[in-house]
Amino acid sequence: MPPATTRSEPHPRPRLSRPQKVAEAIKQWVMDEGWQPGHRLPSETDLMARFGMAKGTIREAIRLLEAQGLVKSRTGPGGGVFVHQVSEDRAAALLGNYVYFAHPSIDDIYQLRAALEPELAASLAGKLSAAQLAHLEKVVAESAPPAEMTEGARHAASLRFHVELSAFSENPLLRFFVRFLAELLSEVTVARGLHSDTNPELWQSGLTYQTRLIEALREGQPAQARAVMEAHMATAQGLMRRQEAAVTRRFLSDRAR
Amino acid sequence: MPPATTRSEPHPRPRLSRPQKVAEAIKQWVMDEGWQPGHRLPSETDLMARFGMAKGTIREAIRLLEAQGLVKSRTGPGGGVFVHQVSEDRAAALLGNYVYFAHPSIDDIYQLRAALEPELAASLAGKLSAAQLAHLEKVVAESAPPAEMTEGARHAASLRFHVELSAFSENPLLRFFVRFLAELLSEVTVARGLHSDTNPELWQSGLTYQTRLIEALREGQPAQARAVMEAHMATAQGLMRRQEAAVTRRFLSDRAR
DNA sequence: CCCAATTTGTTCGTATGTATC
DNA sequence: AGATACATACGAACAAATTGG
Repeated sequence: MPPATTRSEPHPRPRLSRPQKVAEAIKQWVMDEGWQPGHRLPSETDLMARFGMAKGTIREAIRLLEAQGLVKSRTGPGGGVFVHQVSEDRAAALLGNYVYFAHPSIDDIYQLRAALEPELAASLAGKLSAAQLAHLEKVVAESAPPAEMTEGARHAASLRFHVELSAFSENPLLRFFVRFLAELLSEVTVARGLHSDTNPELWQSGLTYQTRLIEALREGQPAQARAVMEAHMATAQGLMRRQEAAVTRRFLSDRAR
Repeated sequence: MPPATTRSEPHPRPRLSRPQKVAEAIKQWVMDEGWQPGHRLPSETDLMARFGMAKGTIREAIRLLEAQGLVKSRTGPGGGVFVHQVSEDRAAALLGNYVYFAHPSIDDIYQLRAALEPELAASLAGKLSAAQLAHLEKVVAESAPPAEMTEGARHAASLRFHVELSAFSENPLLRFFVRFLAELLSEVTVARGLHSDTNPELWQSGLTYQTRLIEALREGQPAQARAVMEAHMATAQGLMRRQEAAVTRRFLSDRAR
């Protein structure tokens, strides 16, 4: 028989605060009713009555949901609290908080990019419109201007190619992860001032890889596209690998609207 | 010259509420000071004085940070608001909110798993201790008991193998993504009741793959481990592909503490 | 066991800001 | 311009939880 204590739970169950309970209840309520982005929740006054709690408590609950990007408030008549689709930017910022403490190395980031970017490239081969391909070529061209660009600007331009490419994927998860990793890599290198000593080779080789990749995408050759991206990743990873492993990072700034 | 309007910002800048401003300021403060998990922030009273705002406003700001998993509050003497490391679970729950609206298909999830799980397997070959290998074998054994298991239980057990395996990775990002995708897949299949018609073949083949994988890991053969996992993923993806593409999902429940 | 101190948690009343009609 | 309907913010008080004496 169990000991004669009153605790029935092995884990003492964190005992949620009232705002936490209300936030969970509202979240569940939204799911149960199947409310979509744009739907207006009851007013604060209504929520006070429904939950039998004071305004402050209700407001704190709404802040909990707001921080997760799930709701948005507007003042004035016709205003209120509205269900809101969690944006990619918001999700990236929240995930960035986790990464801040996980402090991955440059190599850790490239290990994932090397696995995902080639898959992205292969899956897009033959799927892009002429306009989309032209857009990619424009991005490449813009990253190779006269020469008065700073190293950081070139790096940012190169990053942009990967971000724009990911945006064309039909797979929302692949889109999100590839973009997140590219921007994370950029942040990490900038935060440590590593992009200045990644010699121009990286940037130069990146341009030729990107050009060849666009060609493979246009021709509809998945294997070729995958191979080019794999080589691109391997080259970049090799050039970056000189840097030490442990990384201290900054919070991703909240670029969510 | 720019037009003679007063607006200097192209984007009207969402004008942050006071709690949002305070939350951002505290976040920046923590980063600037380099405060680590466990560090105590000033008391609510102190913060009221510092920011010149009312108690309610300060508390709402703290809720914004709490929802992100960045701080934790305790009452009583020695209590207060403490910097808190964002847990994997919390990060997964927050990312789950994004995925809820992105509603990826089963195929979308497998596309990522097929790219990441083999990389995970390869990177762990020859790196696991005897105890870790034994643990994996135990997990496999527990997922193949008499026969009175329900289909759902078998599915959960199979999932557990992938989660436990990911936990051994030194790469925090790979660890997080692989686990997130495995649990997401499980949620999606359960939510749609798809695991009942994924015939026992899947479960049976999974067992043999897992056994062969453990062997490759023990022998220290990355290529072999990668190949086994690739075949495992391809098989599972093929059996799942019969299901339709679009998927409606639930919020990941907050399993964060 | 109780009591006191400390800190977050919660309530209520009131006033202000903002957007719509 | 004014009335209306909302969220936003303030201030004072009280409640609950935790720690230590």
